[in-house]
Amino acid sequence: MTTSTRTARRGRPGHDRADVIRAGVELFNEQGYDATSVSDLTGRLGLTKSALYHHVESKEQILQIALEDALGGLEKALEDALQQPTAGSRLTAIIEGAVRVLTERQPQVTLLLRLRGNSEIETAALARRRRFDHTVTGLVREAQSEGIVRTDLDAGVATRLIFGMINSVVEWYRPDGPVDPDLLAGEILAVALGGLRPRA
Amino acid sequence: MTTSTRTARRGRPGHDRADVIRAGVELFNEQGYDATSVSDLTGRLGLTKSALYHHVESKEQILQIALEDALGGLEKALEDALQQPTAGSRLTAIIEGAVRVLTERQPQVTLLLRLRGNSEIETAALARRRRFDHTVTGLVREAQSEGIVRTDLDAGVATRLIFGMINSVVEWYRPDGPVDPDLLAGEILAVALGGLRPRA
DNA sequence: GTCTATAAATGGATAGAC
DNA sequence: GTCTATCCATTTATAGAC
Repeated sequence: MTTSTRTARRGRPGHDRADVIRAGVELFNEQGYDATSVSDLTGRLGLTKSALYHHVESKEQILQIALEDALGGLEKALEDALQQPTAGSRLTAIIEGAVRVLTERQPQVTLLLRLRGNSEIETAALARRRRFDHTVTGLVREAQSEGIVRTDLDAGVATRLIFGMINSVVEWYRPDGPVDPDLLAGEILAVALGGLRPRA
Repeated sequence: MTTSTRTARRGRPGHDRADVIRAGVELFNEQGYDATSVSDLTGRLGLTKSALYHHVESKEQILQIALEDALGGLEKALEDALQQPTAGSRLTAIIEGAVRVLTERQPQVTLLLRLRGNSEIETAALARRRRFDHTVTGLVREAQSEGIVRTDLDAGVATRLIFGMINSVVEWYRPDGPVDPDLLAGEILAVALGGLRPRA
């Protein structure tokens, strides 16, 4: 998925970088990045700190790689959505696309959404996220001027509410759970555009 | 608001417990609870660690007091909503009530929503929050069976989506910002029930 | 690829004087 | 109510052997 050599080392006991990153992201999501020590991580993996530092340069590098994965996915989804011909289809595409990225890369996106900006890496990621949000707000504003979205609501507020709904998915969605991701994308689109009230 | 003696000590330079808690909650929200050291907090307040520990027993006590404030407010709002006579008015009341608590106690609720369960205090607060969510899900299910809410959606998923939208308010709402809290409650209710699409 | 051992700094918290 | 000084556990990270 990320960069490591994809030769499945059968029978070999050793870990590789991908293992470390996977476990790290998992643990960061369970406990929070700052509450997770490198010892916690080595404990889960069953190796020592020195062995871990043989695979990654720092604890923060694990975060950085995950954030790149999350932001890359979201930016790609936005790029694709912008190819759509109409304001309505662009809006629909970015909502569906964002839900898809959120479910497919749930652990990485979760980290992104919980950032506080406590380091240069975090502030850089937050800046990219703001750029994404800003472009999406443009799509919503565009949809408003075409009469597709209600205008009694500021475009920024509308975007934040919709993405509040979308982003909250990372807090409860589980890939092996009962909720189908494709179905979920449709449900979120329906609730975002039509609300909870039954169709008239 | 919390417990401290409310005699405004004019002219006196010293801090009191309320100051410490206010500054602590503020800093926890900026940096995250775990990323915030007691030194960070004393630095902001302009006193030493010993002086700070004269006002509070521990770093975690600050968190605990804030969480009690947040949960108390939400539970009170739910209790009030349950007094309403119809399923529709109960659902409306808890949505409006939750938005009101979120805007009035934004810092405290923000802490609650970011908990990971890293201590007994955190897991206890998360249990209370789950109890709240569960009761609200009951209200949504009730509204579904009365035809007020669409039934092509699991009640749990619907609740999570709506509260995802509501809860996201803590991430951007500022009491001194341009968004009026009462207006916001109405907008969220309108989008939650009717969606982004303009009224037909 | 993993280990033992350790460095150097920072974490939360306390003792006791003023 | 605040201070200086300090304790001790834990933190991220490194050196160097196997």
